[in-house]
Amino acid sequence: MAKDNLYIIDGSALAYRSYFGMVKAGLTRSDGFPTGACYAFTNSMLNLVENHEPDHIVMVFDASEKTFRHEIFPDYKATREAMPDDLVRQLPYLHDLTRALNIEVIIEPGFEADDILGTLAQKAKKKNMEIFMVTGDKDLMQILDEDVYMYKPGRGRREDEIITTKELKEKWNIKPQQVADFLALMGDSSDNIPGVKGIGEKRASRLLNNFESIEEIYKNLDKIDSKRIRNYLKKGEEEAKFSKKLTTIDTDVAVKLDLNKFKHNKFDKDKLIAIFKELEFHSLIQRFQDDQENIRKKKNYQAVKSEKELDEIVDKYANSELLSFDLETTSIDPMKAEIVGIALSDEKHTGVYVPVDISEKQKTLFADKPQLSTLEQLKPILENQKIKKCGQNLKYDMLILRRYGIEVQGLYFDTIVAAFLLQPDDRKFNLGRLSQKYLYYQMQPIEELIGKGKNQKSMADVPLEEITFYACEDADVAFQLTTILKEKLTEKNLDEIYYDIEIPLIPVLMDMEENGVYVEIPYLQKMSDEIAKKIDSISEKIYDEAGIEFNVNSPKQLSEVLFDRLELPQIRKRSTAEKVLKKLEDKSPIPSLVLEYRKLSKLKSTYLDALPELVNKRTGRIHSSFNQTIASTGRLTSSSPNFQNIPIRTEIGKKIRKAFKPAKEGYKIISADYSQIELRIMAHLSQDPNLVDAFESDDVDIHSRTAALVNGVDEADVTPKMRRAAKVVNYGIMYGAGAYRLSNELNISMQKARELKDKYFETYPGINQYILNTLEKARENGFVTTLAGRIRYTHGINSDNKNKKRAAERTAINLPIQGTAADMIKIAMININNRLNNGDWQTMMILQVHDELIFEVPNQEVDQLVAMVRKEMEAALPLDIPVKVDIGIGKSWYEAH
DNA sequence: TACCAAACGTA
DNA sequence: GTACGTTTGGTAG
Repeated sequence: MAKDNLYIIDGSALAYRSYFGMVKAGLTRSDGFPTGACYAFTNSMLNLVENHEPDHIVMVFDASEKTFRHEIFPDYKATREAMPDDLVRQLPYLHDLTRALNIEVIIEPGFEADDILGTLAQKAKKKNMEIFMVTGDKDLMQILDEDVYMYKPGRGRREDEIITTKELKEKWNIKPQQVADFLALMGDSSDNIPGVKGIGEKRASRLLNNFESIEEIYKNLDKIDSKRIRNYLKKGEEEAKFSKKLTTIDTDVAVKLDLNKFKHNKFDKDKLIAIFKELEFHSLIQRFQDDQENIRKKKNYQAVKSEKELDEIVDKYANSELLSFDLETTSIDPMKAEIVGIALSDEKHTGVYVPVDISEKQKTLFADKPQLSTLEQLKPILENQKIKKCGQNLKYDMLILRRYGIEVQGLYFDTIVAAFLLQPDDRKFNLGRLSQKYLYYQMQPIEELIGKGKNQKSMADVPLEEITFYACEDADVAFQLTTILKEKLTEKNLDEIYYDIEIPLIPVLMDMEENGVYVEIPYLQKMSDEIAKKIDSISEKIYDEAGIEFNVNSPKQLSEVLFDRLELPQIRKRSTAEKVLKKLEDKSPIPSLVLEYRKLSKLKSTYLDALPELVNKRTGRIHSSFNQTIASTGRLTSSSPNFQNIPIRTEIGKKIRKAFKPAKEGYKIISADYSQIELRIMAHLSQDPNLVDAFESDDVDIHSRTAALVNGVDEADVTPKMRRAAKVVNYGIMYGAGAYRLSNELNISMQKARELKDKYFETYPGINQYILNTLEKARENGFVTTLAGRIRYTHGINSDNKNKKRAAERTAINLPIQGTAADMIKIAMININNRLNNGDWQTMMILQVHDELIFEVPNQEVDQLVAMVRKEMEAALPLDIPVKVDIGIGKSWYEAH
């Protein structure tokens, strides 16, 4: 019969390994609590237990107190750094996790894990067991024996390693009982064990082969041939004998080998899951929760296959209180996508899939009435205000339905928007992740349906059976998420920003996206041709100067030309960034030419050539996407194309804006932008008397005012240079800039920059106070908020890492300002859009650029619109100081701005 | 094919 | 110093 085995694990060593292995990943809980060590530790233990199925298992930890080795040698392990704080905080969890795995935890004050481990191993030897010491500590090799092994779990790509007496012999050519002598002779820098100077691995091994032990060596010193080694040994005698005391494992610790307690039983699943939930280990929760297959079997997903069935579900959902829906379509572009089918769910684990486009593969289902429009039948439900609607990213689905003549009513809950508000710093909010995170349920990946890459199929080609499960799962999961996320929003006081701002904003964004923007393509093409010529002539000049043709767009090739061929000085490594090239301008004509080249080719490729490609064939306009769930501060972002970075700073770039004009004669472009909104918000938040006072007066130039106050001169005497500096400081402070940045930006010394900053805070003492208050809140609560109650977590604000801490501080300072501005314009957009839709307007709102709204307006509505927009924007989110809106009217965006 | 860094456009 | 998106070249798979 095979022997029973016993695994004794050095928990402290595993904790360290787990910690350092994960430190780079920076895994934390959503409140910033570090969890990397817990995660790696758990996975290691699960692997160990599942791969080896131990009969008995126990884990030992170092106690935090000093050990007997410190008593005899105060410098023992003195070179070791203290355990990192982030690991110390995780230790209690590691103990709990181990216990939840049903593994006994042993901590014995005064002894190291090694000694306990050694003692247990020795005792177990007598029980005729197979013993595995799970540790990497070489000291413990002295315990090795016929049935005693050392087991080093592999790290990364390294294989697991089992060390037996054989491996010990091969490695150092010594026996286990010589390990303490061996280590004592050669010393161990990691434990700060002195050893004998001059004796290393090779010599120690040879000596012990000849003399068995340190004691024997010293009895027989005269038998050693080499005079040098003899001298080393003589000199190091005290250290040798002393070191041996440190390297000898104490196998006499008062610890009981209680095999009953060590017997390995099943994990305590409930306890494990509870800890995993606390640590937010979603994938692990899933692994232990219910079998995923079991959950899938619970699902009741049905496809509608006949007119009768369709009638039935129409009746059923007409009584739903909350209905989740999800479209399956042929494109991710809502202005182009065709509907393939729609899934509905109003109850956990259920769903109905209704095929819409009756394609080849599906037409048999409605063989009786192939022309039947299933969407028509669903329209009354979708348009019923009383049936509350939920789903994931409904802006997309609703936009498509609108194209099919269905105006969804009763929009109530969008899971993607809710998840974003809960944790705006998260990168991805796709349904699969939300399901994993909040439901601990692994959805079927879409790749299993349509593949990926170039061989990706269209949804329209997926067999009904498969698409039914996939589509219903989407609707079902969104339904379940609604319940959970709804509660979490309330818990975090996010109801107001969610139900009053973000949800009502969805139809506004739909309108804007649907409206799109008219862009005069021939104009852009003409400009593109002209710029192409310029680019050609510049690159010719560059090749001439360089004496070689190369790809100017390639920073790598460019740096070869600049730094190898021309041997220009390398300012920041081999960087070719604008700043670096500026500094090299007087050394060669190439840097200026490259800068000009880059500007022009960026303009050409990003705008002049890209925009024409994006014109929708059906509408003749460009429909950008306005994303609500990307920017952590609550700003919108715009993509395909990004309409929020159309050039304005350079004249040539600005000309692109001439192409943005009304589609028809008799219209104008109107731009309405908040004047210095972020500074005003800072004034409101800080209540700084001087800043408030400045904004109270109607026609203030805040940068001039700042310059006057900081420099102690009249506003009339402020020079352009002074104003420029004041502007840099005004903005810099809002972003949390330090003196270093100011000195760089303004080309002044650090000393001067510091003085400038001090002067600024003297002028506006309330701002400094605002910063201090905000940081204190951030440190205490772990998050900061905007005026409308949006939150952002401030991870890292208490970090030991200074860079991390400062970065967290800057985002904390900025969020209430940038985020409140975002709240404000969103409210304005909602109110303006309501007016436009409820009144008799032809005007279209077409763009938002953070603090600016753009409209396409028939001439006869211009005056009314200007008044309405100004009023709504200024009143959207009242501050203690006036909010001012500047309005421009013109034939194009160029003229209106 | 998928992803990253560098560069550069905006508020 | 905050917040983004797109293009490009280069590399890893």
